[in-house]
Amino acid sequence: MGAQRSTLKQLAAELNISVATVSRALGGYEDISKKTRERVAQKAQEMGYVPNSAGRMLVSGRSGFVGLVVPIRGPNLVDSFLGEFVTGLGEGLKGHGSDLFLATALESQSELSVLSHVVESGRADGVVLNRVGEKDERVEYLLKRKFPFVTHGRLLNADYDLNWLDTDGGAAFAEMFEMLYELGHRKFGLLTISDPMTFRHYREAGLRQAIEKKGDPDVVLTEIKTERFDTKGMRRACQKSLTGADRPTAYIALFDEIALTLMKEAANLGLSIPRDLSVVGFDNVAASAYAPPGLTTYDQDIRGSAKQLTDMLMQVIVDQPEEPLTRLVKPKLIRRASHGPAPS
Amino acid sequence: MGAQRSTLKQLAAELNISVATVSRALGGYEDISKKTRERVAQKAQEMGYVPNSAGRMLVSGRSGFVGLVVPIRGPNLVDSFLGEFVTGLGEGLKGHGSDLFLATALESQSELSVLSHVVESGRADGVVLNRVGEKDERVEYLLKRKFPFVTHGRLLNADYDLNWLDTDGGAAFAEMFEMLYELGHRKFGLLTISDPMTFRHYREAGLRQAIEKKGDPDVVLTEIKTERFDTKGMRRACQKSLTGADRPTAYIALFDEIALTLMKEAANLGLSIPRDLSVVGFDNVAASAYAPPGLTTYDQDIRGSAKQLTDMLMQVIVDQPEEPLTRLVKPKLIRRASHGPAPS
DNA sequence: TGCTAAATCTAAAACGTTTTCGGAAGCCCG
DNA sequence: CGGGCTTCCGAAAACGTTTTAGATTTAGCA
Repeated sequence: MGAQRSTLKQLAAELNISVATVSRALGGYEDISKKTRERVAQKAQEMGYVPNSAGRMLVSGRSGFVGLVVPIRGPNLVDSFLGEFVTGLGEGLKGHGSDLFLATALESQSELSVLSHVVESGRADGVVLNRVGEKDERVEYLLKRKFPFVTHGRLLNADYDLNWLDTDGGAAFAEMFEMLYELGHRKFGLLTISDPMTFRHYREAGLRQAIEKKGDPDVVLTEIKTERFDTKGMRRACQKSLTGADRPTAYIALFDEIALTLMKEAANLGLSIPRDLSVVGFDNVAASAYAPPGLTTYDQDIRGSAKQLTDMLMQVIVDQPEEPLTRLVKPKLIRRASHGPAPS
Repeated sequence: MGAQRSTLKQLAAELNISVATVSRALGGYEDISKKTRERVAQKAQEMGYVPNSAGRMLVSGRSGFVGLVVPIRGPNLVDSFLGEFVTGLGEGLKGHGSDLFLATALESQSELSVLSHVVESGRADGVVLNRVGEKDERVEYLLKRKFPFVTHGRLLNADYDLNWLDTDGGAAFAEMFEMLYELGHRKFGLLTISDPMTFRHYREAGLRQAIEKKGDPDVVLTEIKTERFDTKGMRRACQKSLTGADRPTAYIALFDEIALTLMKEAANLGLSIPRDLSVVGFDNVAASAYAPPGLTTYDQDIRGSAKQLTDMLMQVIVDQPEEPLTRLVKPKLIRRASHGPAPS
């Protein structure tokens, strides 16, 4: 197990002063003479002293960690969400002197049990939740436990005061509709999933409200719904819709992956995008720039959001604000070539 | 901040037995009567007792964490490497009762300083290194420090005994050459970068050795080299090569990102793949399936590798094996449509 | 019954920090 | 010279756990 780590005691022995003095000297307390402080700092540097975090944790009650529970998902990730997210969290936490602690929830275990273990063992001072569901047991637990946390994504009918940051998917979907409507589209297809994630709710609601508001009776919206990780089902559903009797002229996908699937199926069927149909997505995954003719989509700055989330969380941890902290960030339209005028 | 965490002392008080007994009972020691053990387990369950990790760390000297230092890289990730990697690590560690600790190195700080902080503070029992360079100061440090670690990727001329797992890029690149040679290609372009990462060395060496071995004087290999994160430079270099006097008929890219760039530039120039030229890559990023006509590439099971790395690391941590542990995993060829017979 | 051996439990130390409280100098002033 | 301030430092307790070494009880047996 390697060489010795130096401890306060060793430092104290070397300097012929007490442990307490060393500790306070390094802490920069005024009631240790400047001379001593410098002498200690010098020696600490020399011995490569780094405070042991276990000792520190024990007395301070703080771990210096922020937890993130990562569920093991399907076979392979299509996007770089997790990478971007943890990078942003790490970047943000660094500024606050904290670090990131990743707890993995295997498929067999509930995310809740992993989370509660993290909380009860005191290994984290706060946690970040993502992929919140419509009725999320993790949220209930943390609230009851009065443990600091922030969520990436809103809940549905939040009767409780939560600290959250979310992308304004509703606004984006409304904007997509407007854009496509202006281009003459009237028959819309909504490619979505059946999972009860809240982001689905908000995006769909934004779209429906925009349609409602427009009040044009010619507008029709058909919904094509599949299971989240059922790629085959997704492909079949796309095929079916594309070959259906009155195919939509514009498809709006809940996220890029579905849009990309549709584009591929359309190409297989000899349909040309955007001449025969338009497609728009959400997320701006890397592939959307490469899939011909280039998918028009929305970019939600995951890394920036994650960074902001850490700022919010640290605030919650240290000064427990009265008012809940909430932020709604606008995703950015990335115009590429998958949308165009409706075919006549 | 939140409700009480229960401690051994509280448990002991409730049960009217000593702290030591509670500890040993929960530890399942034989010298505590079965009856007491059950009584304690029952109560612990009831009170939701979870041992405080700081206390445990302090006495055991073990943190239960494995560290990974993640450098903040360029603007946005093109692939899901980090996500896959941490997922695999988390999955593997879970099986060993450890967790993952992500330390972020900002652009301003050296990765080494972050690493040494992790090591000296005792917050990790071992670390995983990735993206090893030809002469890697982190490796030197950890060796000198006798701290348990494993690397993802080999070093160059390893005079020291390291524990590593690597993908056999050399074999893959040799195989690519063979495949393209059989298809009639003689003029090859190697799209590569100038960074001193060891994976570059092995892949290039594999290719050159295969060419050497073939011994065909008609084979020519031109090298197109750019900086790692200089996307503009990469595009320019691709353009230049594609419009050059005697353009290669087959391009071999160090990794998919460069291959995808080339494919895009080729399309812009009206060149058809694989009719006019073949391209092959390495990594199998998500976009390579979507970029027309589908990039032929190699898949290195990142998640599986990461999982194996944790097994190796835990072995190093607990029984410090005499012989270094090394594993070379074969990447899998993903045949898509970007390669074909050489144009005549 | 009395002795030893086995079974079961506990006191105390240890891990490395931080912090509270008090004590020892040194100084100023009357 | 002694009292009262400062200024600086140290002893000790505390955080929650594990472990060692010993203490106590029970059982076994003559």
